[in-house]
Amino acid sequence: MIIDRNSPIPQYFQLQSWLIEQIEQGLFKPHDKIPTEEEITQLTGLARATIRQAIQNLVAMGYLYRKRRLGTFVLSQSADANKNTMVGVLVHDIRSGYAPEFMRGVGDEAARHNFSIILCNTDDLFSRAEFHANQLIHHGVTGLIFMPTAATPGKNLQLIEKFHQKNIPVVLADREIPGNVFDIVTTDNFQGAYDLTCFLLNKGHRRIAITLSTLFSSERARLAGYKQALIDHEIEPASSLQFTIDERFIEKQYEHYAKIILAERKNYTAIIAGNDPIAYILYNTAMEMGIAIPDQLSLAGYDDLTFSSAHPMELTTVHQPIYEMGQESMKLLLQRIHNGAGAPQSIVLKSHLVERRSVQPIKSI
Amino acid sequence: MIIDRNSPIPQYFQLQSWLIEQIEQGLFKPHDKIPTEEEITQLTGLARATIRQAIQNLVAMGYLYRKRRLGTFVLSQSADANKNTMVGVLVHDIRSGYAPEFMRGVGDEAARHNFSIILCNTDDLFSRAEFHANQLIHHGVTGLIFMPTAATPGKNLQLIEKFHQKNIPVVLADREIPGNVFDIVTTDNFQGAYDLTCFLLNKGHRRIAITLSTLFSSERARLAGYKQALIDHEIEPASSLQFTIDERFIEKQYEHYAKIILAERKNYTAIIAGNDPIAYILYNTAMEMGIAIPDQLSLAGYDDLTFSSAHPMELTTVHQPIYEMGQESMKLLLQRIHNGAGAPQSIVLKSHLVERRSVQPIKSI
DNA sequence: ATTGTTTAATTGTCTATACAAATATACAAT
DNA sequence: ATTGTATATTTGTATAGACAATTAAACAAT
Repeated sequence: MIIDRNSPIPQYFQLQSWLIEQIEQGLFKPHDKIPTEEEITQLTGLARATIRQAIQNLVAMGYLYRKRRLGTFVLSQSADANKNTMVGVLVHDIRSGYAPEFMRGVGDEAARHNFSIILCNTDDLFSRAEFHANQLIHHGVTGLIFMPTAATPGKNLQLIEKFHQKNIPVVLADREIPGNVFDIVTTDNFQGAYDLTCFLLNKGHRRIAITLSTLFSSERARLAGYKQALIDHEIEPASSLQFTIDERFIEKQYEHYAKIILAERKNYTAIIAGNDPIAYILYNTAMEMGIAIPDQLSLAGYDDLTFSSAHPMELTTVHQPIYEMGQESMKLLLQRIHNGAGAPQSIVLKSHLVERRSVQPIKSI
Repeated sequence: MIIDRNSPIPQYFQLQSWLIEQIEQGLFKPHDKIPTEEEITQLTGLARATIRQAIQNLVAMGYLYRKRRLGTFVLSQSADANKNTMVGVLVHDIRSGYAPEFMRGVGDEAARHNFSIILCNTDDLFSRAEFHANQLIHHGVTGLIFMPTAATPGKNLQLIEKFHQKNIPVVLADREIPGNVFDIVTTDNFQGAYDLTCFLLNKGHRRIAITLSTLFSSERARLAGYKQALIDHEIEPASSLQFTIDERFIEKQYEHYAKIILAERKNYTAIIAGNDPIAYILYNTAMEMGIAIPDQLSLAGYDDLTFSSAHPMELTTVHQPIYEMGQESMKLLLQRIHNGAGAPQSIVLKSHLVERRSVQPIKSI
């Protein structure tokens, strides 16, 4: 029987559910005519008004359409057409670093599947991220790509939870949330920094400094790779050569810090910058201080931003496959959107060294 | 009387319209309780089922909400909540030139008004733009910010028409569509180039070359400004010093072209690049050819991209208020969304010269 | 102070019935 | 061949009435 008259579930609702089932199981196919109201009356014993209530709900939900004199029909893509093909992308600042390249990767992959992307700048502030999260949910996005903010893990989790509660899949990009496992696409920061450090060691450098921000998992992994490379070459990593900050990167402040770092340059022959923008600040500061790069000091970066290839310094750096990171993030997200949740996946993309001219070998070796 | 029983308009529909009117005129205010079904029965003489039909439609439309035992109430933002707060932004390539800065300006202004932006990369191809246009309309955006593609005016118009047919306002950014008047936000390219050329003239330069692409109105205006400045200084603009291309800007091709341009450098003492990226290509090519800038040749750009301030060349260029262009585009769009169409507005933002060190005065003067 | 019970108001569900409007189809008239 | 007309079918609109479920508020019991 289609209708259980003793059930507490309203009968119109039972009929509705039954009809949806028939459609989704393909028993009523797109453009098929479903039974007329009169026929359903006989099928179920319900009054016509009740049947109409059910049918009209389904029309509103996009399952059915009606034509006078002809009957009621199944809509082509049944409710799937109603499904949004928009995803949100929360980035730090579209202007900074590799964000444009990343967005382009996301955007291209999205377009290939007829999805659109909503761009949100968080300035790495939780409050902004939260604002945009609410907006995105209100817009009915079907997925989110999220670069965690510099806020505490708890706050980032809270934000993700908001989406998960609405069954909206989330893919993290670039940065992890410590102590938690989610779908994530990153580059191999540890290996990249390890390889870069080994490269410097092979060039004869023994006292290698590093400067970066420990705020993000990505840069922390680079620090770890740097240390491991030193240890594997039987060099004890000296904390005096690790110029780390645990704050947000702000250009003006870093210019000041760069002077302090370079003032101690007698203690090292090479320095690794946690990312390319920092490398450029170091370079400019070094120029001001009359330190020649690479003759007096070798400098390496990390990121290989697009304009790094155009810059006359010709920075030796680690190329991150940022476009691919965007693409893969979107691919993973689409998979979640279409196939539902599953065991969290972690995609790690390989980085590779780009040797240019900002590193010189130590001759005494 | 609320209901005209002789009208061919269904009575539930008449009631519906009446209720909407009350709400929109503010007679029923947000969170106000509207009369109960029983009361409306007495008010109108309609059967309760008819009244319910009207009310339930309004609930579906987002005008009302109901609470058992309590009554039916007006929703806070009545149907406005249903209104989408998404706008599309069609840019060339988010990675190139000032696009990130522009998007940020758009995004910040949008966020301030609780709007979100959908980012679309067109690669300056009409087919891509058309694809995204269809997507955006399908998503139900309430506005569009559009940087016209390099396609013919006709095709760009066709695209805009698509939005206008759906009553979706469109604001053009940066580039005009020749022979047509729309809402548009640009920078004063003519004046900027005029000022820049005057600056070079004041430094004693008389033979000033220029290289740019004539594909876009913005660069054509710069060319015009350059010519006018020369004429105003009683110098006949020589076509042999105008190295224009009418193709899309492609870095590799331009590197080749740069060599040809620089081979003729005996004919001029200064050169204006149509935009900063071209200036950097000229700079790098000049370096390769052993031409010292600014000692042997003065170079000026146009755009003042963010990394221009960090680049060691220290390019003298014209700063374009790109962030503001994004902001103003969004402001104008919001005005159209909220107040409807009107006489097309053209907002022209002032550019200003940024003097750095890539231009040297001619000593013989 | 908290918890349970009753009451009344209001919306929610459902039936039975009637006529209106639209429209595909068949057929007739021109 | 086109136009008009009738007909049957189906959804659309509308009514009257009944009972169910929910719940704010008042009241009672502990």
